[in-house]
Amino acid sequence: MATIHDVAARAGVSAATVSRVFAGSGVSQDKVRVVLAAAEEMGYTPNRTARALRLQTSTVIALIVVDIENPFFTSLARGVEDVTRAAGYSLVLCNSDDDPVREGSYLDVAVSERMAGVILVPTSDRCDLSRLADRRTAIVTVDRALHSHPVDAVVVDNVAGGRSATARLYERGASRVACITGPRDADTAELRSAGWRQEFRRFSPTADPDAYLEHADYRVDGGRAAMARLLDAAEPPDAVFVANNLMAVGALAELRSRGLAPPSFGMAAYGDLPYMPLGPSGVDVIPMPTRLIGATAATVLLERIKGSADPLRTVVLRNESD
Amino acid sequence: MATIHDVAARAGVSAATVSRVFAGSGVSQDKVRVVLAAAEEMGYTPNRTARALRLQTSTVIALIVVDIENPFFTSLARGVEDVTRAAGYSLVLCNSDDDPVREGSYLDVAVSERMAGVILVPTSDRCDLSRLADRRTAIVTVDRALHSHPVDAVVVDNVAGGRSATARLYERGASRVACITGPRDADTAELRSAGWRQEFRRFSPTADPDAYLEHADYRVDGGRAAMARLLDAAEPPDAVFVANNLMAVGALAELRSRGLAPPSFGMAAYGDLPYMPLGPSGVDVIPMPTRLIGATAATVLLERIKGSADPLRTVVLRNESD
DNA sequence: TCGACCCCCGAAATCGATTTCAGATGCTCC
DNA sequence: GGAGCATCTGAAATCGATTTCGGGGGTCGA
Repeated sequence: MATIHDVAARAGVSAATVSRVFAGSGVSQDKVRVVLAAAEEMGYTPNRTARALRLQTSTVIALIVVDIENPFFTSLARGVEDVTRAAGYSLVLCNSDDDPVREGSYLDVAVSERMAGVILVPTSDRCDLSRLADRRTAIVTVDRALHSHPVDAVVVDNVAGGRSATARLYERGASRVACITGPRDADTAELRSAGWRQEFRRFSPTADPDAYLEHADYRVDGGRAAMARLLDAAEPPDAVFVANNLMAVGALAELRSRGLAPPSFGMAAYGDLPYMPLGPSGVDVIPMPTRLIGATAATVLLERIKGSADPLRTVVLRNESD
Repeated sequence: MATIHDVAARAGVSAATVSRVFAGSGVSQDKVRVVLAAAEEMGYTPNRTARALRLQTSTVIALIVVDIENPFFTSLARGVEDVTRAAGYSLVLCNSDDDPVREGSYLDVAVSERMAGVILVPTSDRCDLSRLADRRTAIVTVDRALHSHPVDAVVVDNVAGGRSATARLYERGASRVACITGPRDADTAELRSAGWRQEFRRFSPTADPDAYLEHADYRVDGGRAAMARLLDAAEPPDAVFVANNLMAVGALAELRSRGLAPPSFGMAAYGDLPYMPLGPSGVDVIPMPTRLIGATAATVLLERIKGSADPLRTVVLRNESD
């Protein structure tokens, strides 16, 4: 591999001049030409590792999601990659599986590689960002906000989404709308069920909300089990708001296995169900602007990397159908 | 950030000794203890950039897929990431969108970053790997093999899969099975349709295969349009083998829009349809061991990175249901 | 003609780790 | 006690780019 010194020797100039040619400043036209010609002939590609060492920062960004196989995160990742690639950055993909230990080791790698920034779906509110902060590495959280450590965040209006999904089910004639939400320590789960609770109180004032609220784990099987518990109750609901896409898939499977199905049994889901073209399912969907969330997070991150000192901000995107 | 010299100073040894402690060789117990203590106190994290520069190789691997939003590649990526993470490598995600230019610029970055290896879904047979080869960067192709430039590859038996899917449709009573395959320059498209052709000749000896073969672009809309063309023909088929998952989604949508649907109109698809639990669709699926393909490719790549000089190999995985 | 100034350019230091080479130390065995 | 050997340690070179600092040469105005 040709180095900057090889090119310099061939062009009859110093390495400093070659470096300046590529940085684009303060070199006479003559030398620019001869250097570019030499670089071309030798197939010179600057060594980004050396550059990163000298500059103390690389052009690599980490994206830490729960699981890339969840279509929500897939689409998010695509939005992030589109923006970072256009800006000349590489994207490192990390699956935390919601495990704080895994998340921590990915964060360590980000520090160790001197990455320029991190886009993070935090596993919990108490994830340790001190190492990143020491190095002033740019951080943006997505989907979930982080209260313990103030950073930029890009989220959706979960309460509004939960409210509108629930209201829609009541408007379509449901008399009692249950809710399947995520784990107690996930703030999205709490917010979405809070939105549901507001509408439930309004439309079913005599019923006890807690009897119609199930917590599950944001996964298919959890959604299915929660749906089963709701249906087995003494006074089962006639509609359900499910707080994420995977649990909705599970809930739908449970309903179908019992001969129930939307729209006769009402169902609304937070986030697109994957590949709905496969069949009109009668499920009311609160679509999330997933690619946009990713692209926005990447844009905010890149601004921080460029040195923006604006105050921290939380970007709240509206769900497309609110 | 503490450097190796800071730790050395604190421990009262030289940087060389600290380096050896972490490399794990030839240091007395006393010094090992004092060095580890010092490193711990100072929160020392080795700088991977410096390490990569010195060693002329990093612990980063590039994964270049067509589009991470296609569930086939998503699952593949997950398989790759599981294996590379366990081995201490980071994974850079690249979407080529089947564009050779994009692919080329990702390959340039891989060289420029001195990445340890590349796992590639090649956009075409004439993609330029010479730069990688110059640096002896390890390469494995997945899904599609590369004939122009011999490298390790992990693929599935596309002909067998096409054959078994087609045969199954005939066995279920279809009298004429059409085929929607991918672009002409994709070898998977040719192989899968070749499998279909064999069975078509056997079961429909009097019909012209070319009248029942459609080429599309491996995308949803292309599949839908191809299905429409088949149905609008003078003698439409009564079943169809679709060569990838996205086109199957499109074809299914077209069928449903015309009041047709599996299983009365037979359909078999190569590769899992995403989230089939959403409903029994009557589609015959040739499941692909997607995660395993990714994991296998990663394993082969890691062996090459470690220096294996075994002859090149093409791993052919069987489809799960063959 | 001389100073002031600007523009180009190269030598050398720098980033933080690894590794070679050579020196120091301690041990065994005659 | 001393030769021979193994073990441990540190100084210094190295990887390839960037950037500071200063020198050389040209222009301009007085």
